[in-house]
Amino acid sequence: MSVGIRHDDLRRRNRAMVISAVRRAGQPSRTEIAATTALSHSTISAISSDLIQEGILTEIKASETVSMKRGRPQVGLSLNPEAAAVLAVVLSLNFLSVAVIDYAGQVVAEEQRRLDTLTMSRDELIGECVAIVRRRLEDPDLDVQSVARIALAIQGITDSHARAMLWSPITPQTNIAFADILEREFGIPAIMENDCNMMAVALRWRDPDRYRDDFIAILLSHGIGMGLVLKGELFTGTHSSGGEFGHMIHRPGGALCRCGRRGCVEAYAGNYAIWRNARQLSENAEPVADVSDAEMRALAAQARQTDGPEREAYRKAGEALGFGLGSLFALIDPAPVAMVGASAAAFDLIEPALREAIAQTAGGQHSGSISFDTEPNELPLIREGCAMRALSFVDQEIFAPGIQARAGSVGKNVA
Amino acid sequence: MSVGIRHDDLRRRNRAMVISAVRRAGQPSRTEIAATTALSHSTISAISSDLIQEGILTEIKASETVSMKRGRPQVGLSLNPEAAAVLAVVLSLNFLSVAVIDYAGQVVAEEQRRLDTLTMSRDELIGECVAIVRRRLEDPDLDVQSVARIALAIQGITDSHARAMLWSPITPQTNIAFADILEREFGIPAIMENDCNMMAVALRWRDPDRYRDDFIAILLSHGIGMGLVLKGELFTGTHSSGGEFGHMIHRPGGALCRCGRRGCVEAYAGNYAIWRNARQLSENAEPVADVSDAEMRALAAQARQTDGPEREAYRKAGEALGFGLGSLFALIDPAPVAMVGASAAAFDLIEPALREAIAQTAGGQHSGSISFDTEPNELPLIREGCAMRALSFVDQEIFAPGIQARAGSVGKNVA
DNA sequence: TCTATTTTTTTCGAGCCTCGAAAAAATACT
DNA sequence: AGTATTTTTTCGAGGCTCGAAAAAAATAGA
Repeated sequence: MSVGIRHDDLRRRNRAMVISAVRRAGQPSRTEIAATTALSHSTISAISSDLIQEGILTEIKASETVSMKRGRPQVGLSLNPEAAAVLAVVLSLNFLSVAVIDYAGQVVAEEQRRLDTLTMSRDELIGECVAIVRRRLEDPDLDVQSVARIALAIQGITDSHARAMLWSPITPQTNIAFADILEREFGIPAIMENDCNMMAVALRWRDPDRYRDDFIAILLSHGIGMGLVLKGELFTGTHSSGGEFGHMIHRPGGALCRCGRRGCVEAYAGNYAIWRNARQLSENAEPVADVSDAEMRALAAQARQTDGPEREAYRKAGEALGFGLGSLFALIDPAPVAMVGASAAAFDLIEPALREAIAQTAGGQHSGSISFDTEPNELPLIREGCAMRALSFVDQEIFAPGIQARAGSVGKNVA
Repeated sequence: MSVGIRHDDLRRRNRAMVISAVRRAGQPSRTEIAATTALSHSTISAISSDLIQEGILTEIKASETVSMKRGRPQVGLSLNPEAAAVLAVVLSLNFLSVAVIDYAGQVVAEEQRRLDTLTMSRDELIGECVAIVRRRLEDPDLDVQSVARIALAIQGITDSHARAMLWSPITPQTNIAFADILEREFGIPAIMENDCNMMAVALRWRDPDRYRDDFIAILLSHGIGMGLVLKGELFTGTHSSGGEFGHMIHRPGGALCRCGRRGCVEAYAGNYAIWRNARQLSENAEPVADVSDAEMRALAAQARQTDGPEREAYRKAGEALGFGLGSLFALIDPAPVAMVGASAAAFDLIEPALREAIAQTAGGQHSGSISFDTEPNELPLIREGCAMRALSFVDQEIFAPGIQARAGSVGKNVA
């Protein structure tokens, strides 16, 4: 049951408000913050002076701003990059990357590695993740003290508490509690997130005008993933990261899916499915482990050139995605969609059949208003989402409570 | 963007907390409220004495409780039934009902009417609703002053702001802003809700142990509806009431649905679909307008007796519901399900195929833990949900802000 | 150059709110 | 009747936000 609001919560919440206003706006003045938060100028003044004293915010040099206006010039506030740092780790098929991001959101260091995730043992997989994090933390340029959070995104299903990977297509291993492992290893709070959810988080930061309260990010890749934001909140399942759009049923008893079941959307629209149909193999043919981006590009080129099995394969993919989206729209109503991933570059081949299918569904009522955007490069998006998630945690959970709340009641405000 | 918390919000929220604790617990003592809200005894004491003085809560006579314990006996607090009243109006196929409910949740008056909703004009439909409400409000036994809210539930799609019916199977009319109409007519705040959503709200109140944070209520009736609670919140679409489970696509291009499209779950599992399949009509046959409960019972009886087309019809219904639920579970993960409505009495015929279908889907991973409950009578549930929704509004929007906030700053607390 | 004007930011006192401790109240036990 | 126990109220302290006024810092104009 929800809990009453205590008096100290008030300050904490309003501090969080101010911090997130600065994170969103970049360099807002105190007056602007007062306007967006609807708090009084006095309150904003008090809170921001605390935050500056604690080294969380900094004032922008007056000389850097040209006012052009009469009156006392506004002083911009910005996040102090040195206030903290976070690590964003992204684990996907045969690929592991880590980035160190400062409190202002800038990447200050990164490292990438190719792995053979499909054949690695459980311990090897964990070992690689731990090792890549350790190497970053041991970087002499980095003040390890300030690393406040590690966020790890993985292609696959995670649990709803953001602690563990439950299942993933990139490895036969299951139930790896990456968050707990990293936390134990380094003593830094860690979370484990689903890659598509992080894409959605990133899209919201990148283009808040288009991706605000309700939108869908679909990853078109070897498999099909989805990140969903509803009413401004990231949607997750009751037990897991949820939103397994790729495993909604398109045709009961239909094509064989990588997950072992039949008729999933992914079994028609995943790269392996497009490849399988383009090669005119049986729907029962075992899904191949990987199709290279180059090969997919060749398929798409061929499909654009002649009306052969390649074009039909993309048509089937569009149909599956369309009926899947139609069913999804029946539940949540239509919302803007971002198509992300290499196959988003072939969206021209997918879109006609997709729209035709949607038009045959309940969601198709507003099919005119449904708009698609494409973004072929998922990796930067996932990393960005990870970073923002970790930074938001630092904002809300570490800096918003304030020194006194964090340290118990060791000392009052610095005089 | 979210707004900062002001000082007066604090009291409002904590008052709301206390009121809802009393509504949930029935007759909690101040000590119990302090425990569930995590507020201090002093705060609870102050707030509850205000609420009693304002006539929102009442103390229970000490003589009515047997303490058996040492120490000062607890004094139970309860909602004052006379603090307010609400109207719950339910409009379904050929049927209109209204109930007057006091602030403590007891039905104090009701009226029901048979109508021919399918053939009525727009004005007739509106007129009947207005008239039935007017008759209740003109009841001399009722203190009209105290009617604080009207909640109207309809079988069909409503908009996400709870103002209007957008589309309904019970009438050819569309876009009727019932909430605005009633509000204008009687000067009482009104809301328009989806019937299945109200079922879900009611289930949560009836059995909070089973239906707490995540669950699904499915209406098996002429059509198929769903109410969904996720993370303790009623799920709605981005534009409409959403959750149109019945119009998720079961088989692309499949059986003709009442909505005019093809392959919807409802086109296999709605009463008209079961009837159509049992009569061995074509899947393209126009859905009949209504099948009587008696006729459905006869079909079910026949299906139980011999393995003929009737049994096959129920099997197909189960399969459609199963694959639909499977797709839903792919998105939200499994959750307890309540099957509501007359056809829930035939769930024994539906369940085997349903479970078999779910097992073939991504949601089937935990298929053992998926449990179904049946409740054949939807009407009381819908009315109960309506009433609770209206009462919650009174709690949160009228009583929580308090007299001074409501009346501007006309007077301070009564001395 | 100096003064008036404008806008931003800080300061200060007032008014609430919650909290903890202690007191008061109301019952059962001995 | 007196004591122990539990619930509820009272009271002062400490925080927080707010509005008004003051201070600060620039531009515009004379």
